Amino acid sequence: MSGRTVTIAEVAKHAGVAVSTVSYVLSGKRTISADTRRRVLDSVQALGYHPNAGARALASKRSNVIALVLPLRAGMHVPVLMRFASAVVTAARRFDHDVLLLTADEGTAGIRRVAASALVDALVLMDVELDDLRVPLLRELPEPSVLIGFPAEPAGLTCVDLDFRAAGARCVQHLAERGHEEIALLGAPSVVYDRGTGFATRTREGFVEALGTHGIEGVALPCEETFDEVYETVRDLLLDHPGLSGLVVHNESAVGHVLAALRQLGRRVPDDVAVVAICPDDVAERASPPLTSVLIPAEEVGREAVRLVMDKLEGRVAPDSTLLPPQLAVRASS
Amino acid sequence: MSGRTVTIAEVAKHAGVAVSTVSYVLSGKRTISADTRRRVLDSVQALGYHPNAGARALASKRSNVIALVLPLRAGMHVPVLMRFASAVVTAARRFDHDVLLLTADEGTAGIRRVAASALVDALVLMDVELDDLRVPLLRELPEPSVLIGFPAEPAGLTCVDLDFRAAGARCVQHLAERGHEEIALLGAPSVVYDRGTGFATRTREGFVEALGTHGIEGVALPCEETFDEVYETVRDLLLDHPGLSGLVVHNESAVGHVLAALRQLGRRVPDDVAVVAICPDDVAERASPPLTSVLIPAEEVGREAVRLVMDKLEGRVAPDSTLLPPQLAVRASS
DNA sequence: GCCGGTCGTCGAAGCGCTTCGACACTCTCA
DNA sequence: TGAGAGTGTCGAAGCGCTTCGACGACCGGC
Repeated sequence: MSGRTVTIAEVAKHAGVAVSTVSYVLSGKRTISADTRRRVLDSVQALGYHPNAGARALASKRSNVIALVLPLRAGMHVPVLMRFASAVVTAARRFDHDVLLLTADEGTAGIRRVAASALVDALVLMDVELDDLRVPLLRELPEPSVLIGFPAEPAGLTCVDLDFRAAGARCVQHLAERGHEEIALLGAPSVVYDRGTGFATRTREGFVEALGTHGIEGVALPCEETFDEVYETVRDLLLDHPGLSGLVVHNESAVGHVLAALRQLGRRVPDDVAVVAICPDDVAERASPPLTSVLIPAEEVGREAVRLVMDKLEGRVAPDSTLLPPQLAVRASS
Repeated sequence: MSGRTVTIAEVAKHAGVAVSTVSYVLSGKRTISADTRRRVLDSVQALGYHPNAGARALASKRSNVIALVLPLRAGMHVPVLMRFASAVVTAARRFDHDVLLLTADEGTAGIRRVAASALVDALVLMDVELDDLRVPLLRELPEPSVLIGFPAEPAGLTCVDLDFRAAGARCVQHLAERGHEEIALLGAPSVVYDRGTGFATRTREGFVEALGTHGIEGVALPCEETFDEVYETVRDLLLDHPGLSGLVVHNESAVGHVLAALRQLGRRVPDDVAVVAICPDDVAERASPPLTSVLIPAEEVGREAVRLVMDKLEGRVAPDSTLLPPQLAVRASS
């Protein structure tokens, strides 16, 4: 409320105690009598005291800030990223931390900078590629970090993600159970596979493996994101595979186009072609018809990433790899 | 490179100068001889020195961090937000600042906290509503701030946005010039209008005013975002207005559905119905057919917001209101 | 009644940086 | 030639906080 900024010394004076006592009340690192605690807390309230972040960071060697590194590359599905980001911020606040947003255009220099300057205590990286430039840097950094996604060599790192391999397999299983004998996977744009992005590749692997397990036929194709390209892909797919009756779509931007293309090609969903998507719930629910889907648990992944990074900050050990099991929600499209 | 963290004192010793000299070399706030500067810079390089952010903030009363406040509400178009965010981060780095990401779930308390704790020097707020709870808080905060979007009473604030009123009018002008005499605006979902979000309302106002100017007929409707709802809206619109031949769509999520609905209703674009969108360029280009559009200049707005907030930080005066003029790109849909 | 142990509080020493005033020089120009 | 005006550099005083060691006060056990 006051115009000027309030310091801990003023709180101490107001409460009639030493500065260090105020600090201990606030941090809980030493026992303080109930009476003194009350007086200090009242003074904090009355004066509207907020500890100065810089001073606190300097003295305690903890900034209470974590970095969130977003690459923001082409072909990324942005709404999902945003939900991750939002989940990370919310989860970080639960641990009394704030989130510094870093994008890729500074390259690894940005990561090095915020770490070396003690601006952040730890890092959460999103959209990790199989062969990611940032990974070797992380290994040499003293600050703990957590990756959302998996690089090619995850040993010694801490990675979280949806288990995309299981998700791909789960979709096949679902379609097999429904009696489909020939199916296809429409995946990410080919540029994403070329870049070696893990989640796209792993979904495809799970899909292909499960075909064998269930003894059914199937192909896996990349899928671009404009209507015309999607239309062509779907049309050719149906021409080449007249017996095809099930589709797994792992591409959020394309899924609407796939449905539109099927409509235009005179195929009814799910009567002629069943569709299962791997996408956030709201996208699946908003489609017409609503899609059976494996949801991408952005909130859960974000929360988990923060939990892990906090564990590491506190010196607890974190597992190398955390794979969240896929959840299939059956809706009208299958 | 070294394991431990390097301090300014070590740089000073290495270069054979005083600590303050190193500081002045780095900040440029006093003249330093070319020779000394060289030696210091070499030592900085050799030791891999990065100033400690907390210490710097404490001593200089500047954290070199700005807050970016994202509400992340329902009905927001997320990809656009992300592009704003990314532009803000990039622009901030140009001014040697980092960006702290704040979401709304902490409410105004979060803003108050980061400001009072001197975690940030200034604030950039996105997705401002006509009647925004955060606005009164900003007025009493000593830290400078910039809004992306306009509240109902922008006097004394600094606001940046695309000139949506002009954008709405520009679309009408374009369709009028093409000879269309009855057109419609499909806008944001009704919840967005109900919330009083400025950009939706202002586009509609510009649209309606321009109808009069050009002496043509038109209606403005809200537009939901699922295919089925869009389909119904478009179908009813065409039924109620048989002479309608032009459509302005200001809803990124719905624009694909609008095109699909028109296809399904047997209307060709642009021969039967011309479509003009207000959306980011990539969405317009990716549609089928590619859409004539007024682009939403996310990068430019983000950059401008940062420029303004830096002006205010440096004590320069910033204009209350910055409206970026709309740019119409003519493509195949009109 | 004395000793060792908590418990609650205090004072002071930093954390690593910026910035102010001072000081030794070196130029000017009267 | 000496006052005055820069230059370039230094030392030291904080910035607001955390944390360490110290120290009374009070406790129970012998």
